[in-house]
Amino acid sequence: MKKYNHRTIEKKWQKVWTEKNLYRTNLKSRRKKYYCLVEFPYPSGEGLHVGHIRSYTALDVIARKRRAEGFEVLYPMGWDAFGLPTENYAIKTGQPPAVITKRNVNRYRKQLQELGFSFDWSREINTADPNYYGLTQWLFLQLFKAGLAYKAKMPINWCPKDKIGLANEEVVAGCCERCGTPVEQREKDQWLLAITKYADQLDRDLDLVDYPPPVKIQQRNWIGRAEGAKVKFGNIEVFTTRPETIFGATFIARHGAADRFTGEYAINPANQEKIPVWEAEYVMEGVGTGAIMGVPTHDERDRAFAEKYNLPIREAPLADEILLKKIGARPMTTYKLHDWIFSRQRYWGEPIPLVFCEKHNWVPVSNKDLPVKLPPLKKYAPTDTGESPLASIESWVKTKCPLCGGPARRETDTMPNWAGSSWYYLAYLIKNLKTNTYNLKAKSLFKHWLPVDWYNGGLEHTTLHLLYSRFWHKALYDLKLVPTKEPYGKRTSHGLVLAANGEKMSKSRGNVVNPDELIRRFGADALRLYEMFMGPFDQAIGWKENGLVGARRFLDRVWRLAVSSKFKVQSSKLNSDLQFLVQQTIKKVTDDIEQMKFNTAISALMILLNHFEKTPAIPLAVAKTFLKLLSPFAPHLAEEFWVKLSEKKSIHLAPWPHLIKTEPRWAAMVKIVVQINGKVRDILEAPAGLTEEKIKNLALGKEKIQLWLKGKNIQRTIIVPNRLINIVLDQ
RNA sequence: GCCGGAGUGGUGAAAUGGCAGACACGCUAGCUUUAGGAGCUAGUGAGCGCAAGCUCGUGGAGGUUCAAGUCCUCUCUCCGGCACCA
Repeated sequence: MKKYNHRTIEKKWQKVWTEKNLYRTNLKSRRKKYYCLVEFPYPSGEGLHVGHIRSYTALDVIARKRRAEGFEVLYPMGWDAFGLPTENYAIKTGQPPAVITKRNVNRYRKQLQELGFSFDWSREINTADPNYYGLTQWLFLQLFKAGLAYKAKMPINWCPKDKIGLANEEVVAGCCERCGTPVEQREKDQWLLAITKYADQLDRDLDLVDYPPPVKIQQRNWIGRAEGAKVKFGNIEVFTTRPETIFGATFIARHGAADRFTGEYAINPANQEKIPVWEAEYVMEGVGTGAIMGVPTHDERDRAFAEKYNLPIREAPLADEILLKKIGARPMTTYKLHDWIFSRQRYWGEPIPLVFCEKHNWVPVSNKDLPVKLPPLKKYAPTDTGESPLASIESWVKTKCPLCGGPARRETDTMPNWAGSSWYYLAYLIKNLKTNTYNLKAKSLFKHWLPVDWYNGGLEHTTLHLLYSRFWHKALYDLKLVPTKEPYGKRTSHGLVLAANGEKMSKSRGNVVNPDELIRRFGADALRLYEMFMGPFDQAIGWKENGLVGARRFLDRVWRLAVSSKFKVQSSKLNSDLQFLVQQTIKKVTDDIEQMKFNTAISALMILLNHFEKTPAIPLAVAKTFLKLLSPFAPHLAEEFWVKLSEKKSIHLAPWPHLIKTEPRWAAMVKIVVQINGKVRDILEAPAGLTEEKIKNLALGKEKIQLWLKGKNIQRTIIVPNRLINIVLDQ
């Protein structure tokens, strides 16, 4: 072959890998396990985004490295298939959401397979599959039975033009995302999940996991733990984080639609002073005890309020612990976190598996009737009442109470799109999602495979999916359904891939990059390589096609080198410079992959290739090392040449290269920087490990240095062995 | 306002307190009959200089240090998150 034909190579190896089940995980393997997870995509009509590829390639690199290190690796993929765009498309076209989803999933799967990811496709899941959502419903019922799901009147976002209830995500700047009409609030009975019961654990257990500090901070801020005290001012109880400022309290305030004096007074227990009770806009409902003590000298908002309404402002001594105890101040902790509204008045989601019976109130559907399947519809548009379209199918709504057999009506709301993704990392471990597995028989596998070792996903999910699934997991832990307190041991995040001008890629802006076309023109290996090389992994970055051209150029050069005669040399004699560089490269690539510094790992491979091109012969062992280090990034091309080096097994089954541990003779010479007053004046080449005295003599012996020293006195010299000497002169 | 993160060439960026700009992209010049978005060689932070070389240079102002992109203080700008949470 004369030219690097990526299409032939990539197709060929993808077929071979699939036929040989190369990436099939043996969940019962005795080897050490490693569970790599990436956020599974929502199969939208737009197809795969180059941002998905960034995340999936990164963990593909990690997964491949772990396999080479001897781990049994699970790297699964699936579809987060319930969601609004699909439903909206169904409303517009009349096509059933299930049909649309199937088409989109097929497209996504094909795209992912063409990228050569090492997913175990035998474990593919789909949250909209009845077998899957049957378990989602069953798990919901476990939460319900544990008292974690309840119904309450809550405001929903209502678009008066579309006559439709909107999810928070669909409200943009107070207006309907679809038509731009200002959104109204309507009261509706909604299911809520009591995530606040886990607020404390969700905060505290962040200490148990390896998340990037900003992610932990953002979750902690969202949970908003605040420690303080509640104190009784007569029959009004206030919450404060600064109880010691109680002598400065000159009024009491609770929430009101407008600022006004209530006419009531309360007694400050610290000094028996009679102080007025106000209603104030700035006091929030449902926080703490619902009332605050106004201390104008210690709180800016209290001060502003006092100034506005001519309330007293006075400095006062701080109260001590003993006094606070005496007046009955009791410790209290509050959280900003609210319970999770879990109802959606929508069709394309998991039906909430509860029925309402006059005698028994809300009753869970029995296991044998799970899953509660979504009934087929003619029209997917919501009804005039703002209820789910399911409410319009009277024959479906009418049912019997599982307890008494009396007449009952089904809940017609569905679950939010966060439901299926709250437990999907467990689903990959369940062999068969059929309806008879509702006892979660996979427990022994859970014990072996949990927690997920490394989970990569978007920062935008920090306070949504990531928090929700931690909550579900903790609830399931308390129900003894999972063996660990936390679902994910390590979490990392990729930066967004933006359009070239730094804008977000979107269909409406028309700046979306199509991966299919890129794979066709440049190849999957080049695309993968570029996405890893484009910049620091955790940083947002603009798409530059020229960068992709550069990645392709690198692979072209690998190709030319590998088909040249100098790649096949069976030499036992190693050039010491080359050997040194190879060792350096192994170290750099190995370390950098662990830290997700893929850009510098690849640059190390580029440096090695540059060196190869200037080297007359590349020994077989070095060639193999190079291909192995390249293989996580460009799996197809690496495999192609691995086989040409008469290897019988796949490169992806070969062990990771190791460093030579003995003191290398090829590192005998080092470059030592010679500075004068901190400025570089010369560079010495010297044997490694010289004494300070010898380095100094060598430096002082250099002509250039002597010129600088003329007529000056050496005040001191600083020597860093093998690196640097700084000669400090009198001024 | 509060909480995070980031400011380095024309661009993406590198740099355990120890040679700032590795590795790429782009550009310039040259070579190569060069069907291609090709390849090879050299150059490419700014200023001065024929050159050797010198000076300046990591948003800004100070500081610590023999030595600062890196540590400390203050400050400006941009990006992300939160929104009166007592």
